[in-house]
Amino acid sequence: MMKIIHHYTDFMRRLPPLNTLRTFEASARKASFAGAAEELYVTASAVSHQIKTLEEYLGVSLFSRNKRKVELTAAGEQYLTSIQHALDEIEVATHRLTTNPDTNVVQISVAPNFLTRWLMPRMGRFQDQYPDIELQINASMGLIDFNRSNTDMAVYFGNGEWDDIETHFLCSVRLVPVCSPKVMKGRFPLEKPDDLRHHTLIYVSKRQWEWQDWLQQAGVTGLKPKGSMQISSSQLATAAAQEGLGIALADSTLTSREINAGQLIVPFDIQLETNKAFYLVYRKSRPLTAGMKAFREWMMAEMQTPEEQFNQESTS
Amino acid sequence: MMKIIHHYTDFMRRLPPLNTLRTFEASARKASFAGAAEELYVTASAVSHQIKTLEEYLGVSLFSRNKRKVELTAAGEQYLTSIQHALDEIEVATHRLTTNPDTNVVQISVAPNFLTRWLMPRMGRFQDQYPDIELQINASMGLIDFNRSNTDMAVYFGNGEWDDIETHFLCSVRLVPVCSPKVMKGRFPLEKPDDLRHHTLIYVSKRQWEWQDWLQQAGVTGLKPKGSMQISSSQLATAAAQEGLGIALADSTLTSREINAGQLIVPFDIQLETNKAFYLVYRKSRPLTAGMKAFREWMMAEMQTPEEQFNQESTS
DNA sequence: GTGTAATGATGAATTATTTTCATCATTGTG
DNA sequence: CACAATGATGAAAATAATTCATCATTACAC
Repeated sequence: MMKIIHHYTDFMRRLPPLNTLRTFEASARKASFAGAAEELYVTASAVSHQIKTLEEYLGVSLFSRNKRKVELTAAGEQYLTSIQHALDEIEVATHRLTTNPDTNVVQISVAPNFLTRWLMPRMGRFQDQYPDIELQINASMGLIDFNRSNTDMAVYFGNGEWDDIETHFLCSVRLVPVCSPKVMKGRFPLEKPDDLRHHTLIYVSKRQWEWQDWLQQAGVTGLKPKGSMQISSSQLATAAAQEGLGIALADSTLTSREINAGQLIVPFDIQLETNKAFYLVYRKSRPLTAGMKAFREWMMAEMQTPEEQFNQESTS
Repeated sequence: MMKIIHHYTDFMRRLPPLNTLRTFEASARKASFAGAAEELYVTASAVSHQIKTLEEYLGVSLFSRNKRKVELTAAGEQYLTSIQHALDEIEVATHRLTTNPDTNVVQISVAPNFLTRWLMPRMGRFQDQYPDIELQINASMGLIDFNRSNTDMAVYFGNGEWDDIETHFLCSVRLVPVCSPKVMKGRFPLEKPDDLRHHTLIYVSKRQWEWQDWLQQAGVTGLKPKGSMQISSSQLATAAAQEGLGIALADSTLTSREINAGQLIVPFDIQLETNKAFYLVYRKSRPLTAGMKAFREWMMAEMQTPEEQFNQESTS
């Protein structure tokens, strides 16, 4: 047998036989050649040959053939991660290309806090305005890899500095103290910031500095509150405040409903500006579908809607 | 001709014939079938057939055949981006797998400011300690896609919250005011923070708030400096301060050499703690080479080295 | 234990796919 | 206007992938 070794020139890619990667991925995923064969509608023999071809090309064995089962080697494990990544991307890109871009389904990924406090209450209004557009929403905290998921758009929380995505500013986060109405009727109603010394301050664990910053801005120094409470998320902190357990710092936009409904009281209108905000984002250089445009326009418009109007309509 | 359409089951992937993607990518890159044919060591006819096969699979035309040259369609353009992404990843993963992991070359990507002010001056010491390890350094500000580049490690600047990477804290950024020695000998030497009113404050454009925060911490309120200066990067701001153009806020670690050498003066030892820091990072779940381990150990140790010792050795 | 079904390896035969070849059309260039 | 370069296309040739037949191993039921 003779092999012709080509001379590599300029920017020619050095790629393994790509079809063998598909077989490799299926075999690894099923941890079985027979299983992969079934999925790929070929015989186990074909799979075995392909894996062998790939291993020979790489000069690395990807599976260890123990007993009558195959197992990925460490090298195979490492390789699989990348190959799956790459195949995911090909699969998503192909799907995106072959499906009609004007479907009226929009897949959105939203930070949980924003989802429950802002988007959910307003969803009905979107449906009224665009009855033929279907939103598929899922909650997620981290960043989306738009190249490897079918998510069309996302709402991110942060400072607006992300790579390779188009961002639309939604609203900045301004923290105001919030408490239950009970607190105001209690023994030590909050009349001036210094009155906080008689109450419990609710901290969000990962944002210890927020109260300190707010107090500084309010011009209060050396304040020792009666008690303090650590809570893991801002959502729970707000809920705790609503229950009268103490005073929390909450975003004024996200809690506007409770504030307007009188369930939460803002004792002092001193806002702590943060450099974090909510943004509507999507992959740069991606053509927007009609549904995506509609959602974007609606979001931007809704952000301008005064709270009163929103509440009037929603309670009517 | 008859085509057998398979029934898609469970998690089977829907992928196009992968080898045609390679041809597609080469053709798109060269904007020519003939060019791609040359690169791939096949005839132009083969390329033409492959592209046709892919286009038929997708049901989308990727190239527009105008005149006697081919051009990507909008769909082709979009598809190309993803395919190149994916092939990059396959290529990098394959290269990583087939090269001996114990080479003594370490590729590092470093934020420019950190590179010139911290790493460069200490590079000699690394070479002395590990003469057989070769560092390949390149400066880069953004985040690295470790899946698509051969970069082994990077130094990031930020708050330490990044996905899917292993981080090692190096040093936090503490801002101190710095100025030229000339200022101290001038008409208004800096003896107390309030003396800043007679001088020019140098701001970094994107970090306007830093001086304000520092002044607040120093207990100075309502200070109106004689002048102010906007400069685009912290590196240039420090340089401007060194030239006697005003007072800048600089990181004490990165400017330690100039400070120790007397080229920069720290008039007040009031440090503004920021929540940003430098981190040494690398891809999670990647096996470290001997070179990478050595570099990491050296970095961590070097961070502990007192400045005096460093300066003694480097000037000897 | 022992038979049996399931898994995987391997070489030869077969089938499918890819590439080339021959030919034609188009067009930019000297 | 000739002609070199590019690309399309169908049929032939070459190559690659798959199956088939066979063997070895082993988990599992009895």
